[in-house]
Amino acid sequence: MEASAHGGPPLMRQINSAHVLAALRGAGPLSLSDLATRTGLSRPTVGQVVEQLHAGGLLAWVEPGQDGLPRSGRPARLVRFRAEAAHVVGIDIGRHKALVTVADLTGTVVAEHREDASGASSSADLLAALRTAARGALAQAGIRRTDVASVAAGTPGLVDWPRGAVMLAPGLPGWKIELARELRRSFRCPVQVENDANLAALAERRHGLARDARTLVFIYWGERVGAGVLIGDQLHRGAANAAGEIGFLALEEGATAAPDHFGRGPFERMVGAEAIVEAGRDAAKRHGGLLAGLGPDGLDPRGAEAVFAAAAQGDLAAVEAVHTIARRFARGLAPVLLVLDPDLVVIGAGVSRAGSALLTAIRDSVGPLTLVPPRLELSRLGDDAVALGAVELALAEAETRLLPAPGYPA
Amino acid sequence: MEASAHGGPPLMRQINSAHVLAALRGAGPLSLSDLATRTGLSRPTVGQVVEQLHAGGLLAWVEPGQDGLPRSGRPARLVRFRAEAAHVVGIDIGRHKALVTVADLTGTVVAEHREDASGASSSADLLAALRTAARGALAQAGIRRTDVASVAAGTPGLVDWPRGAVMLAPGLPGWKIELARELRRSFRCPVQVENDANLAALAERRHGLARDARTLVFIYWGERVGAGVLIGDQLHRGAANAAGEIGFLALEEGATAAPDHFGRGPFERMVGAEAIVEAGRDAAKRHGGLLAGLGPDGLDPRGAEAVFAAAAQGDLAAVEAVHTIARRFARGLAPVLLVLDPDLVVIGAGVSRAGSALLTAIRDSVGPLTLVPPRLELSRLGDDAVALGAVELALAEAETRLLPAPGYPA
DNA sequence: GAGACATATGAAAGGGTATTTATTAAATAT
DNA sequence: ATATTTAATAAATACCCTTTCATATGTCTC
Repeated sequence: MEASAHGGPPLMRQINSAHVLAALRGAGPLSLSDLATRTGLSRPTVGQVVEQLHAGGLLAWVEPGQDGLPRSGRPARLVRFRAEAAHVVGIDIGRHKALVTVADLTGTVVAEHREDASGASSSADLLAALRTAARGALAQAGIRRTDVASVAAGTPGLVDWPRGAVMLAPGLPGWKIELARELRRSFRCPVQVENDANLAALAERRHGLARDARTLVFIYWGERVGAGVLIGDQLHRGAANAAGEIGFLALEEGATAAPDHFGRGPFERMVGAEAIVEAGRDAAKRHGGLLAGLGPDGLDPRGAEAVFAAAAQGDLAAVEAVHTIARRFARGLAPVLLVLDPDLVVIGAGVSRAGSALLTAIRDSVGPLTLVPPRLELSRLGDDAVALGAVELALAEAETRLLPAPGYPA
Repeated sequence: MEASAHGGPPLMRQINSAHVLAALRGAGPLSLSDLATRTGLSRPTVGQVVEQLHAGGLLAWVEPGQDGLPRSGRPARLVRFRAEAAHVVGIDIGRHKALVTVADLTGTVVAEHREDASGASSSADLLAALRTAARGALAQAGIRRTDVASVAAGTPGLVDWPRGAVMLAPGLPGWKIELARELRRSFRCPVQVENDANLAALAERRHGLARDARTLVFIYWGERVGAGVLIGDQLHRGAANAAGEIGFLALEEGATAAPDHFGRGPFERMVGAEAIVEAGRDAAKRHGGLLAGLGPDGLDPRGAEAVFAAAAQGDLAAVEAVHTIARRFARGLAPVLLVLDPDLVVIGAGVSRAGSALLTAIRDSVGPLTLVPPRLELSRLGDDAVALGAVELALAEAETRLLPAPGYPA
């Protein structure tokens, strides 16, 4: 007895409820007549659906109020989506921090708590920071843990979705844990764990420039490099949840994908934050300039920012370094473009603060390597991308359960 | 007024009709009770649906006949899908041939006509061969052009889907035409034109080893090299219908994607049929052996077959050539695997006859270049893959129109 | 300020679908 | 020949959507 798509008239009601809900969540408060024209349903039907959803707590009546143009005729009752009917939690847990975001059912962030974890040396430390951040965010939002409808978390590394175990997380020592199980001990609701680049792609689709892109590639470019692939409205995870792992591209003849001691792949070693600093230092040796003092503490991602900042000021060495990095990056980006032909490529994480100089350099370098020049942009979501994407994933999960299930009450 | 998914009870009927039809097309003749249990619908509902579909000509009653085990109880009436209710046409048009396939609504091929076009020097010649092949196939199938429900054609090059114009077809001089418009002059039904590698991927999903693969990459490997990407049940075409154009991968440092005088990309020049012959000739120069007499007429794809055949016999030079080609191919395959992480990669077209030696050599070479070893197979569909895929595409289109549309008769 | 107009709401009727339950029909097994 | 088993038919019930008509409640005009 599968819960297939067939069924009686109640299925009809569920479909139409979803339509009404979608129309209402997109726009602000609407009258029943507005809803009728927007959904294509008849007014009586909309009335019934709204009544049902109202009883379920998903809708609320709102006083007309003189909020708009005074129309003639009997004023309509307005109904709005009760975004506060439930909340979801989006988590971004990385090497240095734990970020917990609480959002309502429209995806609006209502609370956020960032916990620094640069001192963490074990997964237990990291989990402790996560718990602190979660407590803080929930308190700020004024809700209890049991009120959370769905949770999603983003983490670096390969994740066994949907099980939620971190299979391979180079860079985080001891982070090979059953993260989902840990989270389920705190939350009494569905928990998902995903690769961070994938989640950032989701966020970009919702908040960023990718709203009308059918195929979107988000490239997480910081210390590590990875890609999230979004096709239609669906994340492309691949057979082993390893899709988009371009950090392990081995472009040089004779190179292999084997990770180094820090767990980084060959492409990450070529264009990651450390490589950017290295390129800057290298160019400064020849040309001098602002980057001459760039010390060996280049592991700090802010070192890369210094290179981009100097390039923006016209420093010769820095400009050369940026071009070197852009050329290398283009060689890894080109295969992605040829294989997927995406509508848009968004570059995020640390390097997203690089500015337009890097972007144009990449465009120049990648142009001759592809058939059609791609749309290429820098993310504007900053450090929140992963957590916002986690909210999106949790939201999508919650929505599948919020609609009243079809079936005869008898 | 969009023809959205909402609607009244008639939509319900359409959904359930589709379920009944699917169940019936998958298995042989079934009784109404069988259909009820398989679809989860009630028997009376199935009765109504079947009656309606029968009136539409899509179903036929079949005499019980002593075809099975004698069951007790009243014998059930059996109903079957009328595959002969309509026919679709799948076309493979390439540089040297025109292949037209006629299939019924289950996708079973009922006629096939291959027209040699090695002497064709213009698009007019090629179209003439196509028309001859089409006439022959339709005559063999015993149907008229006006009886065809849907047509799909596969061609090399970039295709502007869904418009059906060939935008860029290096290798076929003068083939930059509005192929779909040409075909529409012959057929009074929907016509689709697609990239040949994409269609071969569809065929592999239906007939080949990929039936349970969620993500499938078909690699067309002959004189030209291209990939078709199938995700879920959907072709991934990309923003400019340029997805999978891996023939233009520029792997060497300093190389560009620019096509040569024959319109071939850099990766095609490295591993295409001609490169295989070249590698064989090169190795024979050093080692001698069976390939010593390999003349300069290496443009013939059968030259590549000679290399593989010699390698199968243990010829030293040929084995070395195969390994050289496998190493090069692996370098282009690895990015595809890292980006998409497919369940299965199928290698088709000319090289699919290479045998297992090439396959294991590729596996060995690509292993160190990826994170998870891929499933890699040779196609077993031979020359029919593209035409069979075209049938699949035409079928999918036809099916959307065969179901009785919902809506009140009033 | 009273009436006309415009829009929203509500109730009732009509048609379409699906399910459950009961009844009848047609085979085989005892 | 009767019982059993399974299939088809029919009736009853419930749900859903739409159309149509009547009613309510504002604004605008005179």
